Amino acid sequence: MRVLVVEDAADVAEAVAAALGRAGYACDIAGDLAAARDHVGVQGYDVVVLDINLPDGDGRDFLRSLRRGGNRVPVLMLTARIEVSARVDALDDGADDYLVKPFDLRELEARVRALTRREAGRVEARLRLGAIDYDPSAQVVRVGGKPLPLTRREMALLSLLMGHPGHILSKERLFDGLFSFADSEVGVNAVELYIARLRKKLAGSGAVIETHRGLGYRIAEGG
Amino acid sequence: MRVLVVEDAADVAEAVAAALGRAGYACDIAGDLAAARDHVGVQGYDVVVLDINLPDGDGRDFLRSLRRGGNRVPVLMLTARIEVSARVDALDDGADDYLVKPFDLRELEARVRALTRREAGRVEARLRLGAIDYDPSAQVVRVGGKPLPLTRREMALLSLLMGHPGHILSKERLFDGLFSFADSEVGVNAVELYIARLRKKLAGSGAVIETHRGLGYRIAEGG
DNA sequence: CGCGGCATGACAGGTCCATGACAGGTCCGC
DNA sequence: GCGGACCTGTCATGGACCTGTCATGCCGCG
Repeated sequence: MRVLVVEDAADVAEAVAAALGRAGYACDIAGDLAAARDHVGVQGYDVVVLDINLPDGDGRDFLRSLRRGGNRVPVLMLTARIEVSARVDALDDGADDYLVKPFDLRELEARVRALTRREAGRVEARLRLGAIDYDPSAQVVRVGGKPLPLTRREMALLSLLMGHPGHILSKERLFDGLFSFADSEVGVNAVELYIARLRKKLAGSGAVIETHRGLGYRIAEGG
Repeated sequence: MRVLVVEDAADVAEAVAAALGRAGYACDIAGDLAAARDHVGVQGYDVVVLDINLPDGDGRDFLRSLRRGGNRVPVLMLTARIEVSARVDALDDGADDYLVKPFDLRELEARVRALTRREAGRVEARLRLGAIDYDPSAQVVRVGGKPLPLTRREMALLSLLMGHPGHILSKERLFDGLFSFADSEVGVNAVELYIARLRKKLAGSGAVIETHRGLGYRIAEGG
């Protein structure tokens, strides 16, 4: 899962990216609208966290231009407390949710999670497959009720796979969901590595990660 | 647990902060509404103790603007005896409890404790896990019935962990609950230190503090 | 049987964490 | 106020674990 954070206050942006990073999201940061446009043009995102006040314009303009361009990526607006009326506008302009600054990082995390969930058409917070039970909010994976220790990357990879059960996800797609621009020098081989590690840990879980040569990977039931 | 004390009489504010500090709360003090707004903007609180008469406005206005902004932090209002009618208003405005000045510090402490407990959805005053029995009001921890001497910080940390059983609490979250702005220069490493000390004292208590690399800590039974 | 894509063990570097030793401060009794 | 016990937080060191690269060998498909 990949998130773009558009926020000019560097400390806030970093804090948000760090929190989402802990939650397994790959985060890019854009400090102004120009950078945001560049990012969105090059990379697909699962969620955009968008501040309203930016040095080179209004976040709502960016949002409107996104929507006009047909981009339906879920957008979470950040509004200052004073901008009460702006919130309504934001929703009218196509934002999917908003959060009033200052906000609690846990709440932001929860809302981003809700947006990605809604996008996937799910209502249930937990994901299940075979004996695997994955709780994104608690960052816990259980196999047959027993917690399975996974590292952050392993968890992120599992989350991507389980979020599209039965679908084949290309290696590039997985790569984009796992690594942000900040991890620029990472090789594509890293995905294969984590697939291997995840397979080892998921042995005997009632689910397998199938390889589809030249296409990608797919998680499915069956031991 | 973190508390914001909004009160312009410095001596009262200090007394309140000292009392709550002894009880293991990390306390910040705001002398007026402007300072209170700044604090709430930067830091999440578990409880706000709010005086009505402040040099730059009415505490109830602050409370209303908090609620309008979606902030549901439990608020304990402090009212002078004369402001009888104001109390009703306060509750209408979204306060969770009120206390008439002058008040006994122990009563304030008890009410703050009640608010944090209610927030956590607990009814029972005591917390238990394994052989650990923690009584916040008495500030006593027993292991298998035998009192276990803990320092203030150790107790505060245990309280945070036991207040969210099964959940992983990030180091930053624990840090925010342990230290107030007055302890500004404290390093994040201090949390690790107290985790180590607490672990040592809790050895053989039927509970363990697990480390979740990059995520935080979690208390659980077993061990 | 040859090739490209994939799997996987081994390794190096880095990050995060654990913990002992120490110094300053606080609190308390005297 | 004085001394000592204890609490507090810093630092530094060592260790555990995570991460990604490399190299080697496998597999499947032509």
